Parts: sequence; structure tokens; C-alpha cells
Amino acid sequence: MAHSQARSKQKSAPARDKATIVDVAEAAGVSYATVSRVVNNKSNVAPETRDRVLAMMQEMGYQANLHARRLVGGRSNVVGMLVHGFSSQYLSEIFSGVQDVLSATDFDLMLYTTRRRTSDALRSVDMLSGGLAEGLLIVLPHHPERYVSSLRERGYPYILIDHKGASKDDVSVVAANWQGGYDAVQYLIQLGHRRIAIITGNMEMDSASDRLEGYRAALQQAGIPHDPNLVYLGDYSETSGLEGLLALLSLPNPPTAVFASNDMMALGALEAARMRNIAVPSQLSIVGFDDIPMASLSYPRLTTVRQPLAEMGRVATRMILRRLNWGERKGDGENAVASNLMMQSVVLPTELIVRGTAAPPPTNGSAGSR
Amino acid sequence: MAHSQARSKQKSAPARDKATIVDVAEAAGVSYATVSRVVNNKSNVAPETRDRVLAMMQEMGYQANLHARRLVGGRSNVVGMLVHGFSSQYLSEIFSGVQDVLSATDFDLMLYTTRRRTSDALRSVDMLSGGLAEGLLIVLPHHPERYVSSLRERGYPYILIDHKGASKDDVSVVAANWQGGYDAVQYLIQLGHRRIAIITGNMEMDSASDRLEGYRAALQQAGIPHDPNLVYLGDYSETSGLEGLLALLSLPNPPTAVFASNDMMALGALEAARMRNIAVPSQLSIVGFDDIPMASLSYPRLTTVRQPLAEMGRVATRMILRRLNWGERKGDGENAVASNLMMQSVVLPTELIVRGTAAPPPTNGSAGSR
DNA sequence: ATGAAAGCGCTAACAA
DNA sequence: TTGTTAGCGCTTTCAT
Repeated sequence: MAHSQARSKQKSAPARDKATIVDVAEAAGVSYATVSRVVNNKSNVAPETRDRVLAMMQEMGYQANLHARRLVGGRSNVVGMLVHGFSSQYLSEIFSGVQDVLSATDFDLMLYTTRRRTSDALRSVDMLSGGLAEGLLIVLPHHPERYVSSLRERGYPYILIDHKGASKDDVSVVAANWQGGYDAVQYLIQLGHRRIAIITGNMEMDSASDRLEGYRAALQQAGIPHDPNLVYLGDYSETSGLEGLLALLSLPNPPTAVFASNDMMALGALEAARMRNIAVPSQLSIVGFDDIPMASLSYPRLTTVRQPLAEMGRVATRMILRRLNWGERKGDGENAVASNLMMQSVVLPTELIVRGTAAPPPTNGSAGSR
Repeated sequence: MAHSQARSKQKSAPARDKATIVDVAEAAGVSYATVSRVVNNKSNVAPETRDRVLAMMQEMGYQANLHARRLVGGRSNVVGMLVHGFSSQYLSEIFSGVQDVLSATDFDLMLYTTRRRTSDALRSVDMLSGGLAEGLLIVLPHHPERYVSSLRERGYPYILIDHKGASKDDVSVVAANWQGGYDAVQYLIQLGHRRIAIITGNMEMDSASDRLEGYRAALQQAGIPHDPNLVYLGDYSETSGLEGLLALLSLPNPPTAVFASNDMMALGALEAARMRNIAVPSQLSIVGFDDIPMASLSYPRLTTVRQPLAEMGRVATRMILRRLNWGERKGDGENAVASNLMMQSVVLPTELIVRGTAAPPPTNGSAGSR
């Protein structure tokens, strides 16, 4: 095959054919090691040389080849985020926090969804650790343990979001789910409710069980006996909220208030109440969890427990960055202080947002059955 | 430096210390070129050898190093998606379509948001083309042209979503915005409305101007004179929808119907109507655009024009994949047919979704100014 | 069918 | 301060 030769090397055209470090070096009249030094901000380069090289890079539109860089042992400056679908606003919020932090760095974000390669989840995680991301933010609903254990084994850096890890080594960022559930229910109790139902999330998820525990604790502390009939097992979907309330409403002795473990289900419940012609909040109170944007757009606006989703994303991102020693990579490796200290899991506080879906119970005592 | 040697090479431990192609070769008793052949599904490998190597790979948990692969001239199997923030459900929908398609392939998705490196947008795109993504899906609100021209110059593959390109060379996937606007307004006219306002999107965006044109065309075709006062310049945000309707309502002769150029603004308008105690749809009709999930969760449920967001994502992804010659990479390079034919831009149809926010105008003729 | 060897573009010793 | 050089793990000729 006799092609080649007649292509690159017209240094005038601004970034024509993918300049390499060698091209720049040639053009600047230095060795390519020197260019590398400039690119990596090493200190031992004559200011004048540095300027000349910088100028050349600019002119040629030089872009370091990430793969070459990473191959030789450098970093890829990519953090991965492993999520399950992306439909919920919940994830968008977290994502936005992640991007907040990342955009201030030179890291890129690789997005992995778990729907794919479902046949073999474990292998897919193996691929991640062999792939281009240096570390992973994991926002997974079900059993992250299956994924995580493999990562842990290979010492691959990751941070769990909205899920407490199974192992002591896991670092996670979660909201105060127990407290949030407790606060929501306690608020309802304060309002005068005694028959308070809960529509739970998918119980495979820590958040769901923690919120349920909070619910129980609040009832117990108020001396209200626990009625298993008032616990509807949902799955965080709008549909399950709707169906849940419908089921609850057809109980012989229906609740006067419902704590939905997330906003989507609360919205579904709101819909169910409308279907049954039950006025919210006068006949039935509903409290959600999350405070997604949609929560303030419903009618009535949703009373809910705010979970600092974006902040969770931010905190987790900062943590993974620290884990990857970001900040020690620019300088000459000088201040390579050991910032890789043992990291603590973080629990961020929730906040009850009082809006329009909760009020004292109707005076006649129970929600209208019809 | 005398380290090394004493680490890998215990082939029993399943994937301990990052097996390389050489390790596998050794273990399988072949040269690493052969392993490479197996990995890449080349035809010229003895079935028996192939099996042995495959088994070894399995056992050692071998994962090809992406960077090495790409460096040597291969592909990265990464497609990028350039978006502006990720807060809107609108983007989530598109994204979900993209993932639909990608998950059936071995491509990964890199997400870039434009908030970052804002100081120099152009350079940031240069970085993209020098980075690991082989091609780009571009979902940008404002002036994609600035980004795109640079990509076009370097022959970097990209597909525009929800934005018609400026150049004839641009391939894009958009919804029938003009038609959608036309349909919405025509529906309102059919209902009996004559004073129909529009709250536009950000007019820098093609979708906004196309929808406005559709609005105008429908009015004109019905012989309804165009009243500039009924055109409120919004920006696709909920707030602008709210403020827009408020402004429209305080007109001396307010509209009886409003076409909001997207659902978020329609939701904002709904809110404004509530603030002013104007009943929707009996006193005022509202039609949105998009049909985001939230649209069917409002009360009343939003009548809107459905835009096949997820499908747009799917189509665009298939196109970029084709552009990257996906499918010709597995076999022996045999069927390397030229599928890189000129590609056509695609316009997907919209659909009017009739729900609860539009009805005939009040008989007294104008929306109640209290 | 398989092995040997030449790089891909870059970083990081090691020399000078 | 700068240049030289040895790989990183892999794909691909070119031999065999």
C-alpha cells in the first residue's frame, strides 16, 4: 500500500488533519517531550519555550489524544455515572448537581444505564472498570450490591448515591430518609390525623424501607397503633400511587391521610382522589417525598419532604473527584498531599415543604367513601 | 527500578490484577496476535484455538483496554451527546430514545453540557472532536451554528436534534413544528375561538419560530386578522408562561384561548389562570406543545401537541451510528458496503392530544377580567 | 492458521 | 532546561 506522506504537515491551515504532539514539536522546533511538558504544565520549561509551544499549539489546534494519554498510565479525566434509565425528574436533579461540580473541572461525564447488557450485569460492570471512566457515581435502585462488590474487589473508585452500601467500605451520599418519613408523618399527626396510610416505594431500596421505618416510628411515638392494612406496597411509580390510594380508599375504614414515599406516587394518589371525587386536602391529606419540580406544579401544590437531590449529586461528585486525587494532577505533583483519607458517608438533611395537600382531617372522622 | 514480575500470572484468581492480552495469550499458549484475532472475531482462527482462548479470557476476566484499542486506530465506540443542562423532561425523553438504541449496541454515551467552559464555546467543541466521542448528537437551544461550523469543517460526524442546521450539509431530526402549531391553533379555531394568543418559545430557536409560523398560518387561513398584541414572547420556561398569560389577560381585549409553545409554559399559564381565578377550560382554553409526562399529570390534564421526543432520539442515534459505519466493524470487514450514502434530514410528525384544557369559548365572548 | 514486529500518540524516567 | 528512549496494550501487516 503506497499512500501516506502527502497529507499533514502544512502548518498554516489551522487544525486541518489532526495535529499530533510531534507535529507541534516540529513546528516549534523542540522535542516532543518538551511539548508534553508544556501540555502538562510541568515547571521545568523555559518561559520563552513554553510560550512558543503554546502559540504553536493554538495555531495548529492541537488536541492531545486522550487514548494515548490514558494508555501510558495517565488519567482519562472521565467519571462515569451509572443510572437506571433517566426518565424520572429525580435523576435529572441529581445529574444537574453532578454537572455543576464537573463543569468546574476538566472532567467529562460518561453515562451508563443499566438497562443494557442486562443478560450479564456483572460483566457489564467489569467493562466499566476496564473502560474509560476512572471512577463511578452509582445511582441504582435495585441491589447495587451485585454491581458494587465486583468493583470493590478490584479497588475501583465509586460513590453510591441514594443507597447505603452493603459493606463498611462503601462510601455513600443519601438523604435523611428515616427522618424525612418521620417528619412527614409527625406533621400529619400534628394536624390531627390518626389514620395515616403509607404508600411505600420499592422495598428493595434503602430509601423505601427507611421512609417506612420513619413512618412507623412517628406513629409509635404518638401512640397510634400500627395498622398493616394502611401500608400499601408501591414501587415509586405514579401508577402504583394511584392504585395504592384506590386500594386504601376501599378499605372498610379508610385513612384520612396518606404519606406517599415519593412525589410521583403522591401525584398518582392525587389523581386517584380526583377520580373518586375526594377533595384534597379537605377530605384527604397527601404528603409526598422528593420535591421534584413537578411537585409545585400540581393542583393543589404538593406538600412534600424535600430531598436535596442536586446537592447529593454535588457532594458525591466532589467526593469521587477527591478519590481520584483531582487537583494534584496539574502542578508538578508537588502538593501531592494525601487527601485520600478515609472518606465518610454523608447523610444530607431533608426538609418538610408545606404546600397545599395536607390539612386537618375532616370533622366527621373519615374520608368519604364515595 | 526493580519491581514488576511478582504480580500477575496467577491464572486461577478470576480477574485479579487486570489481565492484558499478553497474559491471556500466555495462559492459552498462543501468541497475543491470535488472542487479538479471537477478540475481534477474525475468521482465520482454528475453531479449537478460538475456544481455548475464549475460555481463558472468560476465566481471567479479560477486558480489552479501550485506550490501547482506540490508539492503534480502532474506534472508541463512544458517541457524544451535547445538551444544554438536563433539567427539562424534554431532554430526558430524547435521552431515553438515544439510550434505547445505544443499549442494543456496544457504544457508550458521553454527555456534554454547554454550561461548561462557556468562556470559549468554540474551543470546547474542538475538544469534543479531539476527544473520545466518534460522533455527536447535538441538542442545543441557541445558535448551534457556532458549534457546528467548526465540526463541519473538520468533517466530524454529528446529527442535529430539534434544530435544523444552517447548512445544506447538516443532517437533522426535528418534529413537524410548523404543522404542530398549525394543528393546535386550527383546533382552537374549530372550537370557536377567534381571539387566540400565542406564548412563543425562545425565538432564537427554530422550533419556536416554526410554531409561531404555524400559528399565523392557521389564523390567516381562517381569515382571522393577526393581532400582534396576542403574541407574547416567551422563552420556554414555566415562568414565562405564567407571566405571559398574566400579561395577555390584562389586555383590554384578552384572548379566549392561548397556544403555549411548550408544555412548561402551558403549565405556567395554567397556574396564572388559577391565580386570576379563571376557569380552564370553560373560561379560557390552553394548548401546549411537547406532551412531556407532566402534561398528563396536571389538572386539568393538558391538551397538547405531542412531539415524538424519544423517537427523535432514536432516529438520530440510528443515523449517527450509520454515519459511524456501525455494523461493518464486527465481521471481517467483508460487508463493508458503502452505507455512508448521503443522509437525509428527518421531520417526524406531531400529533394533537386532546385532553382537558381546551373547550369552546365562553358564550359572553371574552375571558372574564374578573 | 499462527507468529513476529512495527507502530498508534503520549508520559516519564534517564541523560546530557 | 531540553532531548532521547522505553514502553502503555493493542491492531495489523508481513512472514511463515
